[in-house]
Formats: sequence, structure tokens, C-alpha cells
Amino acid sequence: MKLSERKEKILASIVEYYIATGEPVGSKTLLEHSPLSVSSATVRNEMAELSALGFIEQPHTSSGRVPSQLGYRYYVDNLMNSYELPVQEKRLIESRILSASGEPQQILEQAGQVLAEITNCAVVSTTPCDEHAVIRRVELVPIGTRTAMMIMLSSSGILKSKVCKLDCELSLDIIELFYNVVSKNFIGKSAEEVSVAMIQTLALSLGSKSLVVSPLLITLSDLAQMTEQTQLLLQGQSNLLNYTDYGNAYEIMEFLRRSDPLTSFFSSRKNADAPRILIGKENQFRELQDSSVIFSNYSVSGKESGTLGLIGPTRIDYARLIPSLKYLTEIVGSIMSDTLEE
Amino acid sequence: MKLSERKEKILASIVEYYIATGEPVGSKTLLEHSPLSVSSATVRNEMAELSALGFIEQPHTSSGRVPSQLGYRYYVDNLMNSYELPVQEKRLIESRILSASGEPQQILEQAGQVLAEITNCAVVSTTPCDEHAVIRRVELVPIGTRTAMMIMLSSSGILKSKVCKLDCELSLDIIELFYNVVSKNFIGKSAEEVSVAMIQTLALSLGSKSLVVSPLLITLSDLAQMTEQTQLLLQGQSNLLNYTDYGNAYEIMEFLRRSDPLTSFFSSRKNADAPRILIGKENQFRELQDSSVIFSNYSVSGKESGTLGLIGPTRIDYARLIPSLKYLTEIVGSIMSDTLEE
DNA sequence: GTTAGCACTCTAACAGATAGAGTGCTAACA
DNA sequence: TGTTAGCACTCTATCTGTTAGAGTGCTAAC
Repeated sequence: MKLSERKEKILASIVEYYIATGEPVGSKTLLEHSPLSVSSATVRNEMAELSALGFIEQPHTSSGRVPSQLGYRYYVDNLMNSYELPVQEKRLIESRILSASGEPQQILEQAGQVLAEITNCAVVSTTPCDEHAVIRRVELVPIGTRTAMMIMLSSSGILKSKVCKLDCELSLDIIELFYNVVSKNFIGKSAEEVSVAMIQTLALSLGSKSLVVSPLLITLSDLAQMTEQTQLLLQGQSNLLNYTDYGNAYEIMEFLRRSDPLTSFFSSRKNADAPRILIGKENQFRELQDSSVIFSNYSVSGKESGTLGLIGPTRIDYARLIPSLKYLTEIVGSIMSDTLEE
Repeated sequence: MKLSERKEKILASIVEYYIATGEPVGSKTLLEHSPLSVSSATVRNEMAELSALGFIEQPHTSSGRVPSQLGYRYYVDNLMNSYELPVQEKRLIESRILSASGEPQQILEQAGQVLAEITNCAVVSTTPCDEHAVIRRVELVPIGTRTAMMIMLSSSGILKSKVCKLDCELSLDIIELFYNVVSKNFIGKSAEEVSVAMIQTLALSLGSKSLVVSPLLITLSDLAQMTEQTQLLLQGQSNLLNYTDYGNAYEIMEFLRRSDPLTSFFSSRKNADAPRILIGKENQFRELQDSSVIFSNYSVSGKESGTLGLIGPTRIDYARLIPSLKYLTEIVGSIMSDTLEE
């Protein structure tokens, strides 16, 4: 549906005023803040029509208007003037992210912190998940006589480690045997290929040494699992407390903590180059019905890998946040790609 | 100061009732909940004296009494009956923590999550900091032709990694040279000994190869710094929102996020085997004046290494939380020690 | 030293009353 | 036909009493 130019102007004003102040807007207040060269009565008439069309709502009969979910949607799709980040700020952000250690997790952590600061929203992000990632290297570092730390590095740059306890002493030939088994059977394989069945048949084939090497192989398989699993990072939750009249902050924070639903939601929303915006009930989660979710995928070496997302009340500053999020996903992707480039 | 037996009984009842309900206690209500075989008038007289002594307070003239900071202190020091965790629950906790990867960070994360669940408080913890820790192993894993990931493992079990970018190709002899330099100059050294000056003189001594190896050495020094640095973990913040009438949750969460003050606070409070309790203004932080802080150190291989702490309103269930925290620090310490045992 | 009784105080909860912001409708106007 | 001024109306937030109830401190008797 296409609104008249004047209606669009009025709708945009209502949305922007309400985003800025959090107060419902009346016809008179609206005229004060965005001159329209018509009287308040005319504005009232237009507003009544916008109400009838479902773009704005009244919290109660004699109050000003507030954008409805539909109103925000129309605004975002048709009326919004994106506000680009100034170059100066972009530089600042870039340098902060580059100060991270270069590991994907750390890069995301830095990026998330920056995002939380500049957007005043809760930030969720997922670690890169590359279906084609393979095991690149496995290291076994003895710690005690019967304990060792195993470290796994995947081709997507993910580093995981786990301590492994053995039933007997870790001798040099065991270590050598292990490295042989690893380079023959695991290096270059994807995490999915490391199945329990595979570990078992492998253990059997080792005969008498099987007992000693088995714990190591199990740890290896655990690590493969961990490498493959997408992790959800959560930052800036306390920002949500800044908004009065914004649902039950506790409920939202608890929902975010139970990260599973969001992780699978993000994983299933690939193939979106531009930021995607879900306003209010447009998302499927009961706990987020009063929230807007903006998320965007970052790509590592040309492949979409993970997601950065913002969660806040429906009255967030879309015009500012969307470009910010877009910039952050671009920079995260490019820094991660840089690290991995051959 | 020693109170009469009856006063102690009354004070204990007030504290326990208020902790349980959050409501100020009057003389009559108190009698209903803990039979004392005296009349409410007598209780009132005793309460008046307790008020005069500063152990209890009245929010307003005609309301019930609430324990003062002094009252809580007396209760904790003299009246409290500790409630031990049932063995069953201890088992459950232990198994959950053992499911972690064995790395200190992960163990702490698991333990913190458990603590947050059973205490309904915010949980802070610091990663182990062992002044005598030395660099145990350094690994260099090539990722691209000009990038490599460096991994450092300390004798205290801390694992850190960082991506290193080089100006030229990473040849095999460079790698060999690097490993030689590392085993000769860094293995067995403490992080403090890895100074900028040391790196510089070392680089100079390498002559023409210096240019290539320098970036690696700088990364190495960065890693040493990271290994040495104590990190603060933060969990269960949203628990603080459960308490109505408990200061400004936002302010407290923001304070916790700016982790520096707490980190240095904990580091300076070593040498305390039992949990330490700071009630209300007993702690130095303006933001935590309405909170109680309970913290306890965990020991790895007999040496105090890090801290687990609880933060909640002054009316938390000391009798239950203190033993829980104590148990958690013991188990964290023993699991970490297990991992490192020679 | 303990207790019953009483006057007193303060709060939370409820009920009007009022000001103000905003609306929709109508009639007049360009 | 679109625009505007004017007006009656509505609803909320705020303030002001009022009241019930919980709790106190004090006094006098036991």
C-alpha cells in the first residue's frame, strides 16, 4: 500500500518523534516539531485515517499516537533516511576490533562490545560456522604424567582445547602413535566425519594400544564437536534496563541466556546480505514480542559464517542502528577473512 | 558486644524473617513465627533496646523493624546456623563442573553458572593468578603464508592464543629459529620476565633475521601479558533483577561490567581460607553500598589462586549461601589441582 | 521484670476532584 | 472539495482527603 505524500510525512514525523522521546505524539506537538504548513485539525484528520489504516495506535482514547508495528514497518521500508557512520568513527571502531587477538571469538567479543556501546541495545552474535571447515592441526601437550591438554585448530580459525586424563602414563611412543593416527585419520576431515563409530573402529584397529589411546581419541572427538558447534555470544544486556516501559527486562534477559532458540534461529536465516529487521511480533519468540531484532550475517572469505544481531524495544533508532550493524558485520567479516587468507 | 540470650533470639528471628520475606517485622508478627513465651509488649521493649543499640532499624516510625548492617553482622558472626549442602546436591554440582573442558576458564564458567543458579546472586570470579607460573609451551601454527597462530600454555594451565601477521613468508627455517629462541629464552620463564627490553635485545642479537622474527617475539610478549593478567568472569547478573527494592540494578550491573575495580579488590584480598563477608557499607564501592559481597579464594595445588564471589542485596540468605560458596571454591580448587598434578 | 491496655503515628489503598492534553465532529470558508 | 476554527468530550496523571491496619511507646497494674 502506498500512502499519500502528506500522510507519509506525518507518519515519519510520528515515528521519529516517538523514537526520540518515547512519548505519544498529538497533532499539536507534532506541528511544533516538524512544520507542515497545515493546521492541527488537518493533521488530526490525517491521523484518524492513519489510525484506521492501522499505521498508528492510541494507547488510550485521549492520548497522542504511537506507531504500530505496521507503522514501523512502513517507515523502515519506505521513509527512513539512513544515517551513515562518520568516517572518523569507523576508523575508531576498526582500530578497537583490530586490537583483539585475531581469534574469531575475541574479534566478535570486541565487535559486540563496540556495538553495545553505540547502539544501546543487547548484542547477540554467533561464532563462525563453516560447514566445509576441516581439522587443521591437533596438538597434545603433556601437563602431568597422566594428563595432557589437547588443542585443535580448524581451518576456519576456531581454536578449542580440552584436558584429557589418562589411565596410565603418557609415554613418548604413545604420543608418537597418537600423532600418526591423527595425521592419517583426522587432519583434513570435517568435524562431522568424526563420528563415534569411526572412533570405535579406529580404536579396535589399534589392538593392545587401544586402551591407552582411546581416552585421547574420545577427547579428540569431543573437540571436533566443540569446534563444529556454533556458540552464542551475549553482550550489553544491561542496556535493556535503560528503556522504561519496555516489557519485562528480566524475562528478555533470561530468554537470551537460554541461548539455544536464538542460535538455531540465526543458523536458519542465512543468505541475507543486508541487515534483516523483525519488528515486534514479526519474530516468532513470545519473549521478544515487544522487541525488534535486527541481524545481519558476516562473511568470512566470501562464505556467510555467522551473525551479529541487535535486540531492543520496537522504538529503536532504525535509521542509525541499521547502518551501524551493517558496518560492523562488514568489518568483522573482513578482519576474519584477513586472518585466514592464504 | 554480647547481647542477652533473649535479645539474640529476637534479633535472629528478625533477620531470618526479613531475609525470607523482605517485609519489616513487627512485634506481633514475630511472635507468630517464632514462639518466645513472652508477650508482644516484652518483645517491643526488647526491640526498642535493639534499635537503640543500632542492631535494627525502622523504615518509618510506625513500621516493623528491619536488620541494620550491624544487625546482619552480629547475626553472621554469632547467631547463624550454617546450612550444609546435602551430599546428593554436592554430587550433582561436581558432575556438572567435571563436564567442563578442564581449562581453568571453562571450569570457572561452569562453577559460576551453578553458583548463580543455586544462590540467585550475581557471581564474579577471577581466573587463577599464580605469580610463580612459568611459560610451559609455545606453539606456532601457520594459517596462511603470512599469518600464524601462536599458542601459549602456562604451568598454571592457562591457555592463550593470538594471531600473528608477518611481513614476509613464514619459512621452515624461520619457524625452527623461532622455536630455538623460545626454548632457550622463554620456556620456564615467568611472564614478568618477558619485558620489552628483553625482547629488544633478543631481536638485536638475531642480526639480519631480526626483521622476520620480531613480529613473532612481539606476539609472544603479548601472550605472556595475557597469560599473566587476571580476568574477571561475570554471571547471573539477571538474578539481581529478582529483588524488588534493591537499589539500582542497572547501576550495579554497569559497575560489575567495568571489571577493573573488582579485579584489583579481589587480588588484594588473598590469604583468607574461609569465605569473607562484606555487608552493606563494609565494602568500599559506592555502587555496592546496598549489597553484600561474599567471596572466597580457591587454591590450586595448595596455592591461593583466584576468587569466587557472590553479590546480592544485604538481605541474602547468609546461612545457605556461605556454605554453598565454600563448597564451590573447594571443588573448583580441587578439580584445577587435579588437572595440573604432576 | 512482665504484661495488658491505650493513645498515637505512619503507610498503603481507595475515592473524588481537577488540570491538561488530545480527540472527533461540525459548520464555515476558500 | 479540501482546510480550518471552535467546541464538547474523554481520558490520564496528579493532588487531596479519608480510612483501615499494623505497629509503636508509654503507663499502670501484676
